[in-house]
Amino acid sequence: MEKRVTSHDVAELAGVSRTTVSFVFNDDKQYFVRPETRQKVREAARKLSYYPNASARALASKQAKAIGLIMTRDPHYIAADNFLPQIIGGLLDVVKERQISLLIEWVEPGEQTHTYLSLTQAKHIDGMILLTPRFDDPGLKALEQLGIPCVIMGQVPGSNLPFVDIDNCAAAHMAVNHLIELGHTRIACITNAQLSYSSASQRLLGYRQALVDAGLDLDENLIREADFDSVSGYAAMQNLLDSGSNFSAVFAGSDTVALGVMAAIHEAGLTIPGDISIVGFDDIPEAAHYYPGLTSVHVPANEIARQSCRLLMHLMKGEAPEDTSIFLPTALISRQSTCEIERSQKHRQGEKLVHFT
Amino acid sequence: MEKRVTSHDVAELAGVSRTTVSFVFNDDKQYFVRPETRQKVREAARKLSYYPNASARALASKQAKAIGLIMTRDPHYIAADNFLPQIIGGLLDVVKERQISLLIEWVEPGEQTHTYLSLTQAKHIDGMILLTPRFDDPGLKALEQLGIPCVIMGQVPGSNLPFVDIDNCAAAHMAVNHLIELGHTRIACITNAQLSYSSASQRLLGYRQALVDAGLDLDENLIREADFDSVSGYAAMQNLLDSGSNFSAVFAGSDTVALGVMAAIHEAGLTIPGDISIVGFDDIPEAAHYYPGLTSVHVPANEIARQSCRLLMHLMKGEAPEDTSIFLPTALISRQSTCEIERSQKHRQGEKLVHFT
DNA sequence: AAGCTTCATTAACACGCGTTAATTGATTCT
DNA sequence: AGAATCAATTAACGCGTGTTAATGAAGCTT
Repeated sequence: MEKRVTSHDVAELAGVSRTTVSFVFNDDKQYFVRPETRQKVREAARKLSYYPNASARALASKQAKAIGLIMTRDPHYIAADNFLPQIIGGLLDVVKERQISLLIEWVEPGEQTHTYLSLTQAKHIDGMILLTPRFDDPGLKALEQLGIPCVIMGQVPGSNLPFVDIDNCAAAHMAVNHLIELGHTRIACITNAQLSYSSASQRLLGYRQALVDAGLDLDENLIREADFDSVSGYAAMQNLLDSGSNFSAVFAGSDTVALGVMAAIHEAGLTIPGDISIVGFDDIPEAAHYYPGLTSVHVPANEIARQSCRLLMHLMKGEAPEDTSIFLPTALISRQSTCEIERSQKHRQGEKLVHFT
Repeated sequence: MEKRVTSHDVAELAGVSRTTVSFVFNDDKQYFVRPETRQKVREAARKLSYYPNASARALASKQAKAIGLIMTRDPHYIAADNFLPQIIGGLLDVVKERQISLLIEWVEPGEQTHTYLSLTQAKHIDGMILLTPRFDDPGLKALEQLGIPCVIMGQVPGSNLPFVDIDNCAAAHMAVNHLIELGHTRIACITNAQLSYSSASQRLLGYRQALVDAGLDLDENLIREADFDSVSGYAAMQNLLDSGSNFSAVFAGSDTVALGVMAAIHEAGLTIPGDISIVGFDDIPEAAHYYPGLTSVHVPANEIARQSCRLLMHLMKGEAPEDTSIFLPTALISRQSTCEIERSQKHRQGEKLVHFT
């Protein structure tokens, strides 16, 4: 094990003190180092290929220069999350330019409080971004009380922690309303996840409100829960089709789930949108290339990540930003998976509806 | 800013020395602490909610207890990588159980050497996993020379660094051969990325060899380069279709690219596999639900991640494992996107082929 | 009772850096 | 010329922990 190069070595070679080296490397405007001295130090550092030790620096400065992205899902579901790459991409963008590192952590259910505290109190990280925590996350109160810099991607009702999110309910409302405007009256819903995830329950709420606002029946038999991946969407749709319920459109809580839903529809010998229209949610990059092109609610994933990150940095500096809860806009992207309900189908549905009135 | 709880505080409350506290928390078998003392310390720590400071620990022990996942792609492409979640899921699995943190870093082209060295020399991390570096990565030699613990996911010809990968060439050969066995003779290839990424060039090589081994013509006009995302696959396929070249099957370098390819085929009014058969690569979880179900080469992404991680941990312990280059098996998963070439098409192709012989 | 061994604990130093207050040297002011 | 100002640098302390060598305490042998 060869000896490590320390700031002491650099100082010696440059003929200055260790303090000066430190000043140069943190280029603090408050302290004045002569340009030529600065130059000498820089050169010595380069010659020795000196890299300031991160741990020592963190220890002395009490700043880890790192933030954490914390996920509360099983690795199994993480692996199925097509949203994640966009999030990470956005975070890396911001973090990189500020010379901060990004830590990724997965917390086991039941371990939230411990994990959150050990990460921040141990100063592994200066702040954290919580990716879609669940309703019942017990660690959130602890974070709130201790005033730990923290931003939630998503929302948790009852928590006052800063967050960045879209208006899931309104966006779902818009998506379902699109189907209604196309003439659909019997619309099914497959959630994106269990309802303990707030995004899932909010989107379901938007679905319900859209139907109610349009004066349509709310048939609980047309609702199924999926579980993040397309396999669960596929299963949910199969179950729904097997149930013999009557519907001409589906609102899926995520594009990944929608993909499974579409596969089940195809497999049943039905066509999209001829027999069944479908709207997804997220508008992941692949949605446009699904078959047929998936109408979806565009969620600015990259922007959510960037804004979360920026907000977190403000909090870490101790600044209390004016807006501690940020809502980002969504938009409905209409593609080929939705169309006006066909006359024939309307008719068929009309007949069926007799059973329900 | 409230005072931090240190091991000193715990020692005081427990009525022991700081050293003893340290022994308890690292439960080192070498040192014997009486069970009752141990108990006292644990309780005191709990009462004060003590969390050992990570930086101080890293500084003193010279171990960061962290590894890094380093990516050499632009955030833009990272966002399009449906493979990434599986990789991260696998890594998290392994690091979690060993109490190690996972750092994610993106390195700018040209900054490789600097980034690699600053991350490891600064002891931000103890070791690193390089995700699909490029051929010409100049930082690899530095890593090799300095003996920094490091595992490559993928392969870089000319580098002796340990790696975990699949046999891309053989797998591609298998995929293309599947098409050949189905009777296809004019097979196009759309790579998964630029050829400076070794996986792309190796898969292309496998494609070429399969054709040659079968005694088929190698038409360079049937090869296009895509660039990670489905958009690039779509564009490449459009370009290929516009060129008027004749082919009855496509080998796509990744499933994500394949999705774009399929979209272009559908848009051209052709059917899959009726008019064109297609094979993908990676077998991401969604591939089964694409329309039609995508025949693909299954890559054990999760296992690649886990093995890389384990290998890295061995290297970090200074152990030199017997196998420093691990190849994992692949398998062709046959779905609905491939079928025997139709008689009519064979005929048509036969006619066309006259032009080429 | 003195010496030896084993077990449990501790004092003291090291890790590499940030930061404050103090020091030096040069310059300007009275 | 001496005092006062300012720019540039440094000595010295602290951050919270790991770890080694040393210290006690207790049991055993002779």
